[in-house]
Amino acid sequence: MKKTIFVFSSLIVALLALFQLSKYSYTTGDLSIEIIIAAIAIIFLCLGIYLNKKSLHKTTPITTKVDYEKIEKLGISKREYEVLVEISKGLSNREIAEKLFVTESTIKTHVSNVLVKLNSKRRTQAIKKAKEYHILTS
Amino acid sequence: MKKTIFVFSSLIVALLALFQLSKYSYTTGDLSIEIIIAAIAIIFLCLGIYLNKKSLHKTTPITTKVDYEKIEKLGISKREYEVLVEISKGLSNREIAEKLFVTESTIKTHVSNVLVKLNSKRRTQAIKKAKEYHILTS
DNA sequence: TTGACATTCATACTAAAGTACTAAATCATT
DNA sequence: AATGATTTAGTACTTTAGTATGAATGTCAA
Repeated sequence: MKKTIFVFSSLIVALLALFQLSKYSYTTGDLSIEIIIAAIAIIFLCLGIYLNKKSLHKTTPITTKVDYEKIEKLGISKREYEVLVEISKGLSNREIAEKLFVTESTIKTHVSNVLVKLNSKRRTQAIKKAKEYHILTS
Repeated sequence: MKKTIFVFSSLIVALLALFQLSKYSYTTGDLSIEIIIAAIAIIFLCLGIYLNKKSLHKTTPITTKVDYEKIEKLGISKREYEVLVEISKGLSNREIAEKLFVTESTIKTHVSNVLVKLNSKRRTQAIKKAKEYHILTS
């Protein structure tokens, strides 16, 4: 909000400056009106893009970020989270084991722990809940 | 892409028209330069907002809609899709069976068919692929 | 250094998921 | 009325997932 006010203020100043410049050039003929108009057009085009980007980011976050605090709150460890990520990619326990260079048995342990911590009965349910908690990017 | 070209073209025309108008007013003094500049500023502000909204919608659709054509393309039937939706909600075969008032055996058949059609080995992989295909809302 | 966790792995088991068929009833379409 | 696709359901089987339990190792802070 502070930034928006700042941007607006500085643009009003810039606009006034251009008005003065246009008046000055009107009398002296140093700068052509076309150039001034073009400059104003470009400035306001950029302003429109900037303002729109701001508002869109606020209403609908485009890049859904991972809520790491929530992961901690749920007591999910670093390794358990790694496993959860691989689960959401559709990998089997064996495939995850190969990817993380551990045995399938270890993965099973991690998966069981994750299921308890996400209060889920199945890995599919865990995926769904993890996305609801913003632990996984959908 | 066609729309973008059209919008750009029409705006270049509008810009040229304004240029001519500014020249006209310069000689006759009917319209003040300030008003013309203000008009240009407003037009390009709106243009910036419009273009940005367009581009953002294209790169990252805010309301992810279901691509029903893709479902057809993949040969997934109505019932199979229903099962797929329930899978993504984290339900087990038995739970899906109860929800859809059929036997678990039937659900297994549907699941198997969906897995083949989505070229997946597991239901978790099917969920991932379905979301990539915009068949399921993430 | 002792305790609390995290990570690893194992065994043994149960439950669920998935495959590969077969087959019958339904339903829309030509 | 015949055809093809859908939906349903079954059996028998293999594979994967998940539980329960115990135990070894490593880490890190109190």
